[in-house]
Amino acid sequence: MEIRTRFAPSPTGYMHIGNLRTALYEYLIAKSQGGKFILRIEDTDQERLVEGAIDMIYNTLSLTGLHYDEGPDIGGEYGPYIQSQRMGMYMDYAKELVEKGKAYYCFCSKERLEALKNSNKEGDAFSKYDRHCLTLSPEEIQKNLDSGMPFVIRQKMPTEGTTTFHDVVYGDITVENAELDDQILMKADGFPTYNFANVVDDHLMKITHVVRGSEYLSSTPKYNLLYEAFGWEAPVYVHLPAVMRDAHNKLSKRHGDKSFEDLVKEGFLVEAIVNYIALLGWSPSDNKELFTLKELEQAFDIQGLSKSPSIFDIKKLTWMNGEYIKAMDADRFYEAVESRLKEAVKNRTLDLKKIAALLQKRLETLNDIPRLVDFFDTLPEYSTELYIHKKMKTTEEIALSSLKAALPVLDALSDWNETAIHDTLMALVQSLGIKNGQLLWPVRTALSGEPTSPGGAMELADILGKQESIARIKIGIEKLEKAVSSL
RNA sequence: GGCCCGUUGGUCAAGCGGUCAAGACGCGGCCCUCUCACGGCUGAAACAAGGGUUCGAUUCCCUUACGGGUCACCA
Repeated sequence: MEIRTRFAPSPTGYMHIGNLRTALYEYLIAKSQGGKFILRIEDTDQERLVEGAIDMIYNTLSLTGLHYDEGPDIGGEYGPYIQSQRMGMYMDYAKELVEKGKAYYCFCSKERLEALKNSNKEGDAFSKYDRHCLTLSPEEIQKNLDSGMPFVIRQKMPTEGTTTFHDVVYGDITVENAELDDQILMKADGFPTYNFANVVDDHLMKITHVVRGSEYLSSTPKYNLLYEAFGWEAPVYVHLPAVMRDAHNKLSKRHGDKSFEDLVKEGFLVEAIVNYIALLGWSPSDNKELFTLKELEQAFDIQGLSKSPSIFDIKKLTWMNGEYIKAMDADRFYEAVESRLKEAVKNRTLDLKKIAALLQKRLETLNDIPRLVDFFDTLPEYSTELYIHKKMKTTEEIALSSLKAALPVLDALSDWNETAIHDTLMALVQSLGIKNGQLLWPVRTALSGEPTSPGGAMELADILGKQESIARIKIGIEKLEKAVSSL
């Protein structure tokens, strides 16, 4: 049997990390078995509709490579794939259940229901519908219907026995039927509730594996009873533990947690995000951590799903993002970084590709770029303390004499390239009889004006060019002369 | 509160009756090195508690604690 899974988001305006992970797992469960992945938009709550939200869903799935086989924009055999376009059919299914004695009309007012709830004993939040309308005679029902009285249709739960269902990650779960409320299937406005539409649609779309968050675990017995009432085969259930912000709270946009779009904006690579969230709640049989989507499709196994919630760790994502950056080939990296680099470095005489090359091993997110390359455009104001480095065995005096020695030999260099600079400076070290660092550290410092820089003296000199390098070394000498003489 | 679920280092996690309880991130140290980074090596760090079952429990069962979920004419 072909596996069919579906991603059924409500269009709320952005992609939660948790939702994206659910979509990923749904995709992987299907694709790892050669099955189909379907997109269905659940927009029955008209009040919560957000402009452009559906496009955001398409966009995210396309960006992440989670290509669906059927969906609103590409069609398919079991459409329509937007729930609001399927509204006609649910009432008929609900009536079928009424005829089978598995559901019944209810004319209770919201006020009565409210009163019912409030009549509960102190501290007992649980209230079941009291089945006031279950005993209505067919004549009464017809009379109410004819008079246009608003009604809902409720599922009739068994009062005895238990219901057991199997979940792939949580195992067998059994509940007392007496615990189950006669939930509403059709609302007074004629729309189905989510619970009902979901079951009907999943069946009609031949979904074999229902994959969703563990918050649905407690309503699953009701779903199962619905399938039974219709005489339909229940799907395989796969409930997923939540993705948390900390030990107590789920990840939520409301609390400032980042959505998928936010992470991309902050310089995280789409591939890295997908890779990271795949590992939040799932682990492969070996120790592998770095996976392309294609590799995940190969490696994914439902057995690796975990039961307990996982906390989203931006530090590990950051590390993984760095791994992806380092693994890119130079051209692709430059492409990915070019626009940000041009924004950060305005001086067009500088070779951005060389700067990019220095950056690639040092970046964790693309947003680190400006901070790392600022000094190329303008030498920052800096203190001569920077020249003092214990491990390099430099003091301000040594730095001064090194810079003074370096100035004429560099100035005499006609062919300005990294190799030439390297050979010249190393020859100078030799003739001076000092340590490498005693010359190179001061030069690097003078060129960057920063305590750290991507690349060392030779690389920076090469990129900055002769004129600018010489100028910066002169500034260094001036600063140091002032500092040394005031000692 | 009822019901359901969960609990291995700070975090992600392997483990599925016998292990010195993996690995990764992060953190510390060392090496490499003209800084930083990369890379390499290395260290600290965990089975929530108590009862059973068993020759033997992280692993199976029960209880407790702590967390989470759910109890809508929302999804």
